[in-house]
Amino acid sequence: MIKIVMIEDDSELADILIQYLSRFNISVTNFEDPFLALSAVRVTHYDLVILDLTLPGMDGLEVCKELVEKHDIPIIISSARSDITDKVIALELGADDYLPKPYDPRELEVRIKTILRRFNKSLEYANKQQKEIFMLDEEKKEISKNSTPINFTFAEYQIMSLFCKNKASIISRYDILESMDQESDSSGGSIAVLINRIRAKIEENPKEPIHLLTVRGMGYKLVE
Amino acid sequence: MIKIVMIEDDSELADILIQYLSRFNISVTNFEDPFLALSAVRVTHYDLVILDLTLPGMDGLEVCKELVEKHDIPIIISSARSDITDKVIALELGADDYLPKPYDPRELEVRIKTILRRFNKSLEYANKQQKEIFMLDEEKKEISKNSTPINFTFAEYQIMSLFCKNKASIISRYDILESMDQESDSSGGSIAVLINRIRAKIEENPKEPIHLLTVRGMGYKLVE
DNA sequence: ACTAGAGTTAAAACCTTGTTAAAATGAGTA
DNA sequence: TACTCATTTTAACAAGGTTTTAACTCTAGT
Repeated sequence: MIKIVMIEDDSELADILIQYLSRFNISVTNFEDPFLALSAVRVTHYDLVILDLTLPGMDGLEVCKELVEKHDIPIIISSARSDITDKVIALELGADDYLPKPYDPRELEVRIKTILRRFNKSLEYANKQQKEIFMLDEEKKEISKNSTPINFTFAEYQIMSLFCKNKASIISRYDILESMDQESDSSGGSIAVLINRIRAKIEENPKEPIHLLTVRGMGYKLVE
Repeated sequence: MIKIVMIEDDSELADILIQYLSRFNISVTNFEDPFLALSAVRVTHYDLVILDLTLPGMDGLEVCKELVEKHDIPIIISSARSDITDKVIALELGADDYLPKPYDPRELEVRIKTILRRFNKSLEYANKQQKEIFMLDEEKKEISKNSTPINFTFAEYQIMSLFCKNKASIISRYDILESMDQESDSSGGSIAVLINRIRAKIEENPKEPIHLLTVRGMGYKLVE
């Protein structure tokens, strides 16, 4: 079910469109007053706005601006004015489409779907990116948690990068020593100290780690 | 720079559009042959396709279908046919916009930007966050912080410009010496002094730098 | 000769990291 | 459950290294 807000003072036209769109499982709520519409958008989630530019009380472009600034919601402008400058202004302001009246409801319907298709795709993409909690940037020699970089010392960085490259697999203290290729360090105790210090940096509550877990008798593993 | 493929057999129109769009830092490559266009898209990255529906040799809608299926690239249909069923079909097929000919190039330009804005939403958003604090003007040999120029001495300027060109990446003392190409200076200690003096100029609190950070054992990096 | 910029030096401040030892934890067993 | 033993965590420390900073020198331009 697609939920849409419409801001249109011609209630006859509004009714026709609501009727028509309801056939395609699109529910439309119309507001004749743009202020009411804005507060509705603030409170409830809507998928899209259909905005008439010639409104009573408030310039339609102002509404558009407000929506773009405060909300990340697609906007279709529906306007009686069809000259090019209006179009340009509205689209540059952040509207997603501009339909000059009169238009065929079928066109409105298909343009709604087109815009939402694109909108959801980019959301999906944005979400996909955010999956990884720990990210290793070998160029910058930087590891970030939830895309904020964490200050590791060099030894810590070496260990963490090993974990990042082998997420969720168990790495023994010995493997860690190996990977650090420094001849230094003999006892394994010092690894524990490093692990401890890393935990202090990446865990909310270092006493009960949820990311850098110890596997008794085997080593450690990083999970996200 | 926005890179666009155009598929348009009216080469006169194509030229006009290419001309016009180039003014806005949009580079357009036109193909009269849709097959050539498709293989170009396969090989090179383009940001958007402008597709004429009335093509020789292949139905424009077929091209559209192919693009939608094989590539995740925004498509603007440009067509002499302006009846509603064509629009509906094209948009339902996966096109992002439909411009009936003749149209004002300004409308094309602004619709390109509108679609790319939505398409890149996540990217753009990420970029918006980090407005550039430090800006290097190589013409004027001037570096400004938050658009107020800072007085650097020549040596300081050289170092800062290196950092500005490589934001967020680590630069070693050695690299800095290299970049200054002066045979002078042997010990690395003097770099530290310069860094120190730069910090005095750009940091709120030079004792706790937040922009020009030292990466122990590696060098320094500039972050914004 | 004076000044501002740039390099040098050395002490001080600071950070990193391995070491140790004690405390805490976990697993197995009676 | 209570006990023991091995493993792991944690805090504190010391050694070593790196970085900062201030004071000094040198140079070039005015």
